Amino acid sequence: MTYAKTSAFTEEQQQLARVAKALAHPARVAIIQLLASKTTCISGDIAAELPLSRTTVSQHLQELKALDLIRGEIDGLTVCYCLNTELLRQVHQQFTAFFLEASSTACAPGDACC
Amino acid sequence: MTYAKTSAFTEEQQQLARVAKALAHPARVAIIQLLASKTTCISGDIAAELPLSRTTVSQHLQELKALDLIRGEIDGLTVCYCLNTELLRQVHQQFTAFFLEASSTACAPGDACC
DNA sequence: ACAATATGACGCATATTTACGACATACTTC
DNA sequence: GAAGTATGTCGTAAATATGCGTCATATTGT
Repeated sequence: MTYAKTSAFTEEQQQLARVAKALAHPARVAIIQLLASKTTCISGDIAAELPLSRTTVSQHLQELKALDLIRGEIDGLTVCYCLNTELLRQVHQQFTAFFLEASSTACAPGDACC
Repeated sequence: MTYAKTSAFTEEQQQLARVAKALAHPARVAIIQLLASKTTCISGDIAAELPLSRTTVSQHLQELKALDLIRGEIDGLTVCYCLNTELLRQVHQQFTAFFLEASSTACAPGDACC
C-alpha cells in the first residue's frame, strides 16, 4: 500500500487489504495464536517461542500494533502484548462479509457468463 | 513465503498467511469483488475497470489463479475468469476459525496475565 | 551510582512485490 | 495467409518486506 494507485480503490478494499497484509506472514499469524492461547504475553517470551531473532519478532509485533490488532502495556521492565479482541471481531465480520459475497457469486465455472 | 524460515511454522499458519497475502492488495480484493458481482468475467473487461495497466492486472490475476482462488477458461480469443467458490468457502472457514480463536482469548488488556 | 536485563529504534543486506512497456503467442476474420 | 485482437510472458525499475546485529533507552536490583 501507499505504493499502489491506492486512492483509486475504495476505503473498504484498502482496509481489507491492510489487515490481510498483516496476516500475510506466518510469524504474525503465529504471534496472534500465541497471544490467544498463552496467559503470558510478554514480548521476550513470544520471541523465544518463534524461530526468529528477537529483533525480527519485535518488528512483527510493531506491525500488528500499528494496525491496533494488538496492544502493548509496559509493565516495568517487560512489555505485555494483548490482542485487541474488539477490533479482531470487527475485522472478522469484514472478512466474513467479503467471503460471503465472494462465495455466493453468480459467476461459477460452466455458467452462462463464461 | 519461501522467504521466511517458513518451515518452522505449521502448515496451517503458512496456509493462512498464503491466502492472506493473496488478499493483501486492494487490486486483488477488487478483482474478487468484481468477479462476484459481474456476469461478465473476461480478462480484458476486468482490466478496464481497474486503475492499473492491463499487464499489471493480468499479473494479479495470475497470483490469484496460482492459489486456485480463481480459474480461467479460454473461450476462443478471450479468457473468462471465475471464482472458485468451493475453495473460497473453505478459506472462509479457516479464517473464521482463526478469528474465533483470536477474539475469544483469555488474555485481554487489564487481565491478570498482563 | 552501577551492573544487569528487556525492549525498541536504526542501519544494512537480501528477497519479494508492484507496475508497466515491449514482445510472443494464439485465435478470429477477411 | 494476412491483419487485427486478446492475453500472457519477459525484462526491468522502483518500492517494500524480511531478517538480524548493534546501539540507545528505560527499569530493576545491588
